Amino acid sequence: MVQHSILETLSGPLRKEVLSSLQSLHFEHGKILFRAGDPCQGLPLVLNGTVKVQMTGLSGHSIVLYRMGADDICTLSIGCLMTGDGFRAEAVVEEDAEVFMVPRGLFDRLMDHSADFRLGIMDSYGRRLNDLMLLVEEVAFRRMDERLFQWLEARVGQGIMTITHQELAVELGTAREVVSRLLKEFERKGMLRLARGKIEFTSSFPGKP
Amino acid sequence: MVQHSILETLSGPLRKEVLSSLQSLHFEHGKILFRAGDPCQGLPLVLNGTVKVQMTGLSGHSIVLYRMGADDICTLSIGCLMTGDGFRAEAVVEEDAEVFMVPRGLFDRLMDHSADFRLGIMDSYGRRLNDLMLLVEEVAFRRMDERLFQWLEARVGQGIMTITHQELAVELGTAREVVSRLLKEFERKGMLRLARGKIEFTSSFPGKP
DNA sequence: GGCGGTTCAGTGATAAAGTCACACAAGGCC
DNA sequence: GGCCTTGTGTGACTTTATCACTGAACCGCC
Repeated sequence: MVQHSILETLSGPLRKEVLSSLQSLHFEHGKILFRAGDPCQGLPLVLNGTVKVQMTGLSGHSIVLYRMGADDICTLSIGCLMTGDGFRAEAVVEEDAEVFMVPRGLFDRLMDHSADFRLGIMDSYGRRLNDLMLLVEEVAFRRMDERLFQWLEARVGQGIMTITHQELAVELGTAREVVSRLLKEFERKGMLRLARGKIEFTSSFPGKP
Repeated sequence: MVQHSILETLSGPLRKEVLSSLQSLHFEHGKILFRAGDPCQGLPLVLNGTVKVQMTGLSGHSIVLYRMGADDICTLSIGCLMTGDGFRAEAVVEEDAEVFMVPRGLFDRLMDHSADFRLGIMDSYGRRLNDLMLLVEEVAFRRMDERLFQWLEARVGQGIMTITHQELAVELGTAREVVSRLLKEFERKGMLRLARGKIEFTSSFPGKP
């Protein structure tokens, strides 16, 4: 069973070789895949779970740049793999993840042998670039209350969320106090109820089932 | 004479073929290489001059994402070239530029034939990703007066600069009024003198020759 | 040269967001 | 219960963004 769609771009024998030479690594919630400054060990192919990539400024504040999920490629690693430079960001496992680590030599061979593999890599790069461009625009120009609202809206789910204000602040790249005050404002408007480490959405929260 | 270093990664015959099939296009100052929404015509290789890439938010505000100079590759185009999606950003020529436009088919062949060409493309992608990550961090966490100061510092040059406050605001992704007030403050401190469309650095501006 | 239109810059008032300092509450653990 | 850690609330103040103007500098034209 092929476990990552980019491997389906490979010819039969090559795919077989890859699958037999790689074993999937398991990472648990909270585990750090790589930190800022780490050298790159290989190209991670995410089979399942989710991993967030975030960076920390000189000020000590952090911001989440993007997330990877099933079938994603950690494109950021390719640059480091090529140049040998260390990572600028760090990757933290959110939901337990399984990952194939493709070493440099094998990566070069795959790029050499399969046009479709190359296409998959380019596609992933393009998407990441787009994500980051949109993030720049969001951080530079959008209001924090809207951004917080939309972040929550996209994750309303079952109506209760377990997250701290500090974690939300890192998601949006702002300060904890700002998140606290905005959430309090939302609570005053009756959109949600706050409790320590939890947010409960009321039926008046748009998007709540 | 080979005019872009990435073409040096190609074998003799292939390089010769590329050089004979491509002719360099000339773009003058102010010319738009592409706009948001445009489909991608090919991969631009910048031979000389400078081109800035910027995007405009829903609010109508713009921010410069990065610049390209001699020997740069417009990596952003690759994604659009592959997926057929339109650009999210626009590219504006600053100093008159000459550009090779590599069409999709030829790009695929070059990727196929040369490992070093692939390396050059990947390297360019990696750098762009890094640039954008740093920009996110800067926009999210750094103070505007520092950012403006550093932008100026990096371009002190001959001591006089021709730029409007509005253009500076787009460079930094902020509002014109903010730039005006900060510059006025710098002037009060004696670091520079302001005139319509010009900034003159005094000898007390750090970095001035 | 004077006139009218356009582009740039300056500024006050106000709102949003970030910073600093600290109080206090909830929960875990002896 | 008492103690410690972590998470939240809030006041005071600074920085940045937004809105609404004013007026100055420059351009082209007669």
